[in-house]
Amino acid sequence: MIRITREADYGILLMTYLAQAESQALSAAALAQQRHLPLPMVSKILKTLARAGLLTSQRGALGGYSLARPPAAISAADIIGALEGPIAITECSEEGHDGCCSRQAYCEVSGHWPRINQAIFNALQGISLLEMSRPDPLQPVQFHPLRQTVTANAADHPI
Amino acid sequence: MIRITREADYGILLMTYLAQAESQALSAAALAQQRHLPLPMVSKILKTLARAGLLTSQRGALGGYSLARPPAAISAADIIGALEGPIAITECSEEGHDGCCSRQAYCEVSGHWPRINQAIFNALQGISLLEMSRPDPLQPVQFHPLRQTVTANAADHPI
DNA sequence: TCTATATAGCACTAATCTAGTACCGATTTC
DNA sequence: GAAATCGGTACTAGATTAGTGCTATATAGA
Repeated sequence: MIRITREADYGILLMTYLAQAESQALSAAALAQQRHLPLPMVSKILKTLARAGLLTSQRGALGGYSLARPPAAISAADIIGALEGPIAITECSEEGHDGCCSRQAYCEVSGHWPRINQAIFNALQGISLLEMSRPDPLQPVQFHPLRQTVTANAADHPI
Repeated sequence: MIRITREADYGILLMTYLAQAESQALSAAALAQQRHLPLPMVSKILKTLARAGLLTSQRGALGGYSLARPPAAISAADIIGALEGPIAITECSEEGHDGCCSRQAYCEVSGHWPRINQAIFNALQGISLLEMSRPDPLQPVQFHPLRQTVTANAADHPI
Protein backbone atom coordinates (compact mmCIF):
# COMPACT_ATOMS: atom_id res chain seq x y z
CA MET A 1 0.00 0.00 0.00
CA ILE A 2 1.03 3.54 -0.43
CA ARG A 3 2.37 4.54 2.91
CA ILE A 4 3.80 7.48 4.69
CA THR A 5 6.25 6.78 7.46
CA ARG A 6 5.25 6.88 11.08
CA GLU A 7 7.42 9.96 11.41
CA ALA A 8 5.14 11.89 9.07
CA ASP A 9 2.12 10.42 10.76
CA TYR A 10 3.33 11.62 14.16
CA GLY A 11 4.33 14.91 12.59
CA ILE A 12 0.76 15.61 11.62
CA LEU A 13 -0.44 14.70 15.09
CA LEU A 14 2.03 17.14 16.62
CA MET A 15 1.24 19.91 14.18
CA THR A 16 -2.46 19.65 14.81
CA TYR A 17 -1.84 19.96 18.52
CA LEU A 18 0.29 23.03 17.97
CA ALA A 19 -2.40 24.47 15.72
CA GLN A 20 -4.84 24.25 18.58
CA ALA A 21 -2.37 25.82 20.97
CA GLU A 22 -2.74 29.13 19.13
CA SER A 23 0.87 30.22 18.79
CA GLN A 24 1.69 29.36 22.38
CA ALA A 25 5.10 27.67 22.50
CA LEU A 26 5.02 24.06 23.66
CA SER A 27 8.02 21.95 24.63
CA ALA A 28 8.80 18.61 23.03
CA ALA A 29 8.16 16.93 26.36
CA ALA A 30 4.73 18.51 26.71
CA LEU A 31 3.75 17.51 23.20
CA ALA A 32 4.96 13.97 23.69
CA GLN A 33 2.92 13.69 26.83
CA GLN A 34 -0.22 15.15 25.28
CA ARG A 35 -0.07 12.93 22.23
CA HIS A 36 1.22 9.87 24.06
CA LEU A 37 4.18 9.51 21.74
CA PRO A 38 7.78 8.59 22.64
CA LEU A 39 9.72 11.71 23.54
CA PRO A 40 12.88 10.99 21.53
CA MET A 41 10.81 10.56 18.38
CA VAL A 42 8.83 13.70 19.07
CA SER A 43 12.01 15.60 19.64
CA LYS A 44 13.51 14.38 16.41
CA ILE A 45 10.40 15.21 14.42
CA LEU A 46 10.07 18.70 15.85
CA LYS A 47 13.70 19.45 15.01
CA THR A 48 13.08 18.45 11.44
CA LEU A 49 9.93 20.51 11.16
CA ALA A 50 11.71 23.50 12.61
CA ARG A 51 14.58 23.15 10.16
CA ALA A 52 12.04 23.02 7.35
CA GLY A 53 10.62 26.33 8.48
CA LEU A 54 7.22 25.04 9.53
CA LEU A 55 7.92 25.62 13.21
CA THR A 56 9.79 28.30 15.08
CA SER A 57 11.79 27.16 18.04
CA GLN A 58 12.76 28.90 21.24
CA ARG A 59 15.72 27.52 23.13
CA GLY A 60 16.36 27.50 26.80
CA ALA A 61 14.14 27.26 29.82
CA LEU A 62 10.52 28.05 28.94
CA GLY A 63 11.42 27.42 25.34
CA GLY A 64 9.49 25.29 22.93
CA TYR A 65 7.98 25.13 19.48
CA SER A 66 5.19 27.02 17.82
CA LEU A 67 3.81 27.22 14.30
CA ALA A 68 5.72 29.48 11.95
CA ARG A 69 2.62 30.25 9.89
CA PRO A 70 -1.10 30.21 10.51
CA PRO A 71 -2.63 26.74 10.27
CA ALA A 72 -4.55 27.65 7.15
CA ALA A 73 -1.25 28.31 5.39
CA ILE A 74 0.24 24.89 6.16
CA SER A 75 -0.82 21.86 4.16
CA ALA A 76 -0.51 18.14 4.66
CA ALA A 77 1.91 18.21 1.74
CA ASP A 78 4.12 20.68 3.61
CA ILE A 79 4.34 18.47 6.67
CA ILE A 80 4.82 15.20 4.84
CA GLY A 81 7.29 16.79 2.47
CA ALA A 82 9.33 18.18 5.33
CA LEU A 83 9.59 14.83 7.06
CA GLU A 84 9.95 12.51 4.10
CA GLY A 85 11.54 14.61 1.43
CA PRO A 86 9.97 15.44 -1.89
CA ILE A 87 6.79 13.63 -2.77
CA ALA A 88 8.06 11.32 -5.48
CA ILE A 89 6.31 8.07 -5.94
CA THR A 90 9.05 6.23 -7.78
CA GLU A 91 12.80 6.47 -7.68
CA CYS A 92 13.05 7.60 -11.25
CA SER A 93 10.87 10.60 -10.57
CA GLU A 94 13.09 11.90 -7.80
CA GLU A 95 15.48 14.72 -8.30
CA GLY A 96 18.78 13.88 -9.86
CA HIS A 97 17.31 10.95 -11.70
CA ASP A 98 16.37 12.84 -14.83
CA GLY A 99 17.89 10.80 -17.55
CA CYS A 100 20.04 8.46 -15.52
CA CYS A 101 17.49 5.72 -15.03
CA SER A 102 18.98 2.60 -16.53
CA ARG A 103 15.67 1.51 -17.90
CA GLN A 104 14.57 4.78 -19.37
CA ALA A 105 15.07 3.66 -22.92
CA TYR A 106 12.48 0.91 -22.45
CA CYS A 107 10.12 2.90 -20.27
CA GLU A 108 7.37 4.90 -21.88
CA VAL A 109 5.80 5.41 -18.51
CA SER A 110 8.44 7.74 -17.20
CA GLY A 111 6.76 10.76 -18.72
CA HIS A 112 3.63 9.98 -16.80
CA TRP A 113 5.06 9.70 -13.31
CA PRO A 114 5.30 13.45 -12.84
CA ARG A 115 1.58 13.67 -13.51
CA ILE A 116 0.86 11.00 -10.97
CA ASN A 117 3.09 12.68 -8.43
CA GLN A 118 1.39 15.91 -9.25
CA ALA A 119 -2.02 14.45 -8.64
CA ILE A 120 -1.01 13.12 -5.25
CA PHE A 121 0.75 16.33 -4.37
CA ASN A 122 -2.34 18.35 -5.22
CA ALA A 123 -4.46 16.06 -3.12
CA LEU A 124 -2.22 16.59 -0.11
CA GLN A 125 -1.76 20.26 -0.80
CA GLY A 126 -5.50 20.72 -0.71
CA ILE A 127 -5.78 19.63 2.90
CA SER A 128 -4.77 22.34 5.36
CA LEU A 129 -3.59 21.99 8.91
CA LEU A 130 -6.55 24.13 9.90
CA GLU A 131 -8.94 21.56 8.55
CA MET A 132 -7.03 18.71 10.10
CA SER A 133 -6.94 20.28 13.52
CA ARG A 134 -10.68 20.66 13.68
CA PRO A 135 -12.46 17.91 15.50
CA ASP A 136 -13.53 14.86 13.58
CA PRO A 137 -15.56 15.75 10.52
CA LEU A 138 -18.10 13.07 11.37
CA GLN A 139 -19.04 12.64 7.76
CA PRO A 140 -19.30 9.04 6.76
CA VAL A 141 -16.57 8.49 4.23
CA GLN A 142 -17.32 6.59 1.08
CA PHE A 143 -14.29 4.55 0.34
CA HIS A 144 -14.60 3.62 -3.31
CA PRO A 145 -16.95 6.19 -4.77
CA LEU A 146 -15.90 5.47 -8.34
CA ARG A 147 -14.72 8.69 -9.87
CA GLN A 148 -17.92 10.65 -9.49
CA THR A 149 -19.68 12.35 -6.66
CA VAL A 150 -16.82 12.98 -4.37
CA THR A 151 -17.00 15.81 -1.91
CA ALA A 152 -14.90 18.70 -2.98
CA ASN A 153 -11.20 18.55 -2.40
CA ALA A 154 -8.10 18.85 -4.49
CA ALA A 155 -8.36 15.31 -5.71
CA ASP A 156 -11.38 16.21 -7.75
CA HIS A 157 -9.05 17.64 -10.30
CA PRO A 158 -6.68 14.74 -10.51
CA ILE A 159 -4.61 15.69 -13.50
CA MET B 1 8.74 10.54 0.45
CA ILE B 2 5.53 8.86 -0.43
CA ARG B 3 6.60 5.80 -2.27
CA ILE B 4 5.18 2.85 -4.04
CA THR B 5 7.21 -0.32 -4.04
CA ARG B 6 9.31 -1.33 -6.97
CA GLU B 7 6.90 -4.18 -7.50
CA ALA B 8 4.09 -1.75 -8.27
CA ASP B 9 6.44 0.32 -10.38
CA TYR B 10 7.36 -2.70 -12.49
CA GLY B 11 3.71 -3.72 -12.51
CA ILE B 12 2.76 -0.53 -14.28
CA LEU B 13 5.57 -0.99 -16.78
CA LEU B 14 4.34 -4.48 -17.57
CA MET B 15 0.71 -3.46 -17.81
CA THR B 16 1.48 -0.66 -20.23
CA TYR B 17 3.33 -3.10 -22.44
CA LEU B 18 0.39 -5.48 -22.39
CA ALA B 19 -1.93 -2.60 -23.18
CA GLN B 20 0.03 -1.95 -26.34
CA ALA B 21 -0.03 -5.63 -27.26
CA GLU B 22 -3.76 -5.40 -27.91
CA SER B 23 -5.04 -8.51 -26.15
CA GLN B 24 -2.29 -10.68 -27.59
CA ALA B 25 -1.02 -13.01 -24.87
CA LEU B 26 2.60 -12.46 -23.88
CA SER B 27 4.72 -14.76 -21.75
CA ALA B 28 6.49 -13.62 -18.61
CA ALA B 29 9.81 -14.24 -20.32
CA ALA B 30 8.90 -12.07 -23.29
CA LEU B 31 7.75 -9.24 -21.05
CA ALA B 32 10.87 -9.44 -18.91
CA GLN B 33 13.01 -9.24 -22.00
CA GLN B 34 11.10 -6.34 -23.51
CA ARG B 35 11.13 -4.29 -20.33
CA HIS B 36 14.63 -5.35 -19.26
CA LEU B 37 13.42 -6.52 -15.88
CA PRO B 38 14.49 -9.64 -13.92
CA LEU B 39 12.35 -12.59 -14.97
CA PRO B 40 11.59 -13.97 -11.49
CA MET B 41 10.23 -10.60 -10.41
CA VAL B 42 8.20 -10.23 -13.57
CA SER B 43 6.80 -13.68 -13.08
CA LYS B 44 5.83 -12.96 -9.48
CA ILE B 45 4.17 -9.68 -10.39
CA LEU B 46 2.18 -11.14 -13.26
CA LYS B 47 0.91 -13.92 -11.04
CA THR B 48 -0.31 -11.38 -8.54
CA LEU B 49 -1.98 -9.26 -11.18
CA ALA B 50 -3.69 -12.33 -12.61
CA ARG B 51 -4.96 -13.36 -9.21
CA ALA B 52 -6.33 -9.87 -8.75
CA GLY B 53 -8.33 -10.21 -11.94
CA LEU B 54 -6.47 -7.58 -13.93
CA LEU B 55 -4.87 -10.13 -16.22
CA THR B 56 -6.06 -13.38 -17.68
CA SER B 57 -3.52 -16.14 -17.89
CA GLN B 58 -3.17 -19.01 -20.26
CA ARG B 59 -1.08 -21.94 -19.11
CA GLY B 60 0.97 -24.29 -21.15
CA ALA B 61 2.91 -23.93 -24.34
CA LEU B 62 1.99 -20.76 -26.23
CA GLY B 63 0.43 -19.50 -23.02
CA GLY B 64 0.94 -16.13 -21.46
CA TYR B 65 -0.83 -13.14 -20.01
CA SER B 66 -3.20 -10.58 -21.46
CA LEU B 67 -5.33 -7.80 -20.07
CA ALA B 68 -8.63 -8.88 -18.56
CA ARG B 69 -10.26 -5.55 -19.39
CA PRO B 70 -9.69 -2.80 -21.93
CA PRO B 71 -6.90 -0.40 -20.91
CA ALA B 72 -9.35 2.45 -20.43
CA ALA B 73 -11.08 0.42 -17.71
CA ILE B 74 -7.92 -0.17 -15.68
CA SER B 75 -6.56 2.58 -13.46
CA ALA B 76 -3.25 3.19 -11.74
CA ALA B 77 -5.13 2.63 -8.49
CA ASP B 78 -6.18 -0.83 -9.65
CA ILE B 79 -2.63 -1.86 -10.43
CA ILE B 80 -1.06 -0.39 -7.34
CA GLY B 81 -3.86 -1.71 -5.17
CA ALA B 82 -3.45 -5.20 -6.58
CA LEU B 83 0.27 -5.26 -5.88
CA GLU B 84 0.42 -3.40 -2.59
CA GLY B 85 -2.92 -4.01 -0.99
CA PRO B 86 -5.46 -1.36 -0.18
CA ILE B 87 -4.31 2.21 -0.52
CA ALA B 88 -4.05 3.23 3.12
CA ILE B 89 -1.58 5.88 3.99
CA THR B 90 -1.28 5.15 7.69
CA GLU B 91 -1.66 1.96 9.64
CA CYS B 92 -4.65 3.24 11.53
CA SER B 93 -6.55 3.89 8.33
CA GLU B 94 -6.20 0.36 7.09
CA GLU B 95 -9.09 -2.00 7.23
CA GLY B 96 -9.49 -3.86 10.47
CA HIS B 97 -7.98 -1.04 12.43
CA ASP B 98 -11.22 0.78 13.04
CA GLY B 99 -11.20 1.42 16.71
CA CYS B 100 -8.20 -0.59 17.76
CA CYS B 101 -5.54 2.11 17.44
CA SER B 102 -3.96 2.53 20.82
CA ARG B 103 -3.67 6.29 20.37
CA GLN B 104 -7.11 6.91 19.06
CA ALA B 105 -8.28 8.62 22.23
CA TYR B 106 -5.61 11.30 21.79
CA CYS B 107 -5.85 11.55 18.03
CA GLU B 108 -8.25 14.02 16.50
CA VAL B 109 -6.62 13.48 13.16
CA SER B 110 -7.91 9.98 12.69
CA GLY B 111 -11.13 11.21 11.20
CA HIS B 112 -9.20 13.03 8.51
CA TRP B 113 -7.04 10.20 7.26
CA PRO B 114 -9.86 8.64 5.28
CA ARG B 115 -10.22 11.91 3.39
CA ILE B 116 -6.52 12.00 2.66
CA ASN B 117 -6.56 8.40 1.52
CA GLN B 118 -9.60 9.17 -0.53
CA ALA B 119 -7.88 12.10 -2.18
CA ILE B 120 -4.88 10.01 -3.12
CA PHE B 121 -7.07 7.16 -4.25
CA ASN B 122 -9.04 9.49 -6.49
CA ALA B 123 -5.86 10.87 -7.94
CA LEU B 124 -4.65 7.39 -8.86
CA GLN B 125 -8.07 6.26 -9.97
CA GLY B 126 -8.21 9.14 -12.40
CA ILE B 127 -5.23 7.90 -14.37
CA SER B 128 -6.07 5.08 -16.75
CA LEU B 129 -3.78 2.47 -18.21
CA LEU B 130 -4.80 3.76 -21.61
CA GLU B 131 -3.35 7.16 -20.83
CA MET B 132 -0.21 5.68 -19.33
CA SER B 133 0.44 3.43 -22.27
CA ARG B 134 0.43 6.29 -24.72
CA PRO B 135 3.85 7.63 -25.60
CA ASP B 136 5.32 10.33 -23.46
CA PRO B 137 2.94 13.27 -23.11
CA LEU B 138 5.74 15.73 -23.69
CA GLN B 139 3.67 18.45 -22.15
CA PRO B 140 5.40 20.50 -19.54
CA VAL B 141 3.57 19.79 -16.35
CA GLN B 142 1.87 22.66 -14.62
CA PHE B 143 2.90 22.44 -11.07
CA HIS B 144 0.27 24.14 -8.99
CA PRO B 145 -2.45 24.56 -11.52
CA LEU B 146 -4.94 25.69 -8.94
CA ARG B 147 -2.75 28.20 -7.21
CA GLN B 148 0.09 29.40 -9.33
CA THR B 149 1.79 28.30 -12.46
CA VAL B 150 5.11 26.73 -11.91
CA THR B 151 6.56 24.78 -14.77
CA ALA B 152 8.39 21.91 -13.27
CA ASN B 153 7.54 18.37 -12.47
CA ALA B 154 6.70 17.27 -9.00
CA ALA B 155 10.12 15.91 -8.27
CA ASP B 156 11.76 19.20 -9.02
CA HIS B 157 9.87 20.73 -6.19
CA PRO B 158 11.06 19.59 -2.81
CA ILE B 159 8.06 21.22 -1.21
C1' DT C 1 1.50 -40.50 -24.75
C1' DC C 2 5.65 -37.85 -24.29
C1' DT C 3 8.04 -33.57 -24.23
C1' DA C 4 8.68 -28.76 -24.14
C1' DT C 5 6.71 -24.63 -22.62
C1' DA C 6 4.52 -21.85 -19.43
C1' DT C 7 1.86 -20.49 -15.35
C1' DA C 8 0.70 -21.33 -9.92
C1' DG C 9 2.14 -21.30 -5.51
C1' DC C 10 5.12 -21.26 -1.82
C1' DA C 11 9.38 -20.68 0.79
C1' DC C 12 13.59 -18.51 1.36
C1' DT C 13 17.62 -14.98 1.68
C1' DA C 14 20.09 -10.62 1.50
C1' DA C 15 19.88 -5.85 1.43
C1' DT C 16 17.64 -1.76 2.62
C1' DC C 17 14.73 1.18 5.30
C1' DT C 18 12.19 2.56 9.48
C1' DA C 19 11.51 3.30 14.29
C1' DG C 20 13.34 4.43 18.12
C1' DT C 21 17.34 5.55 21.30
C1' DA C 22 21.46 7.92 23.12
C1' DC C 23 24.68 11.34 23.67
C1' DC C 24 26.73 15.82 23.80
C1' DG C 25 26.84 20.70 22.76
C1' DA C 26 24.52 25.31 22.61
C1' DT C 27 21.19 28.58 24.36
C1' DT C 28 18.14 30.78 27.55
C1' DT C 29 15.75 31.75 32.08
C1' DC C 30 15.99 32.30 36.81
C1' DG D 1 25.73 28.71 37.91
C1' DA D 2 21.94 25.41 37.55
C1' DA D 3 18.12 23.75 35.21
C1' DA D 4 15.50 23.44 31.17
C1' DT D 5 15.29 23.07 26.42
C1' DC D 6 16.56 22.91 21.57
C1' DG D 7 20.29 21.29 17.82
C1' DG D 8 22.84 17.82 15.68
C1' DT D 9 24.70 13.42 14.90
C1' DA D 10 25.40 8.62 15.41
C1' DC D 11 23.77 4.19 16.48
C1' DT D 12 20.89 -0.29 16.90
C1' DA D 13 17.15 -3.63 16.32
C1' DG D 14 13.43 -4.85 13.81
C1' DA D 15 10.55 -4.75 9.75
C1' DT D 16 10.06 -4.47 4.94
C1' DT D 17 11.44 -4.95 0.20
C1' DA D 18 13.76 -6.98 -3.65
C1' DG D 19 14.89 -10.75 -5.69
C1' DT D 20 15.62 -15.98 -6.17
C1' DG D 21 14.52 -21.02 -6.29
C1' DC D 22 11.90 -25.00 -6.33
C1' DT D 23 8.05 -27.98 -7.30
C1' DA D 24 3.48 -28.81 -9.10
C1' DT D 25 0.16 -28.23 -12.74
C1' DA D 26 -1.72 -27.22 -17.30
C1' DT D 27 -1.46 -27.04 -22.39
C1' DA D 28 0.13 -27.59 -27.32
C1' DG D 29 2.09 -30.25 -30.50
C1' DA D 30 4.85 -34.17 -32.25
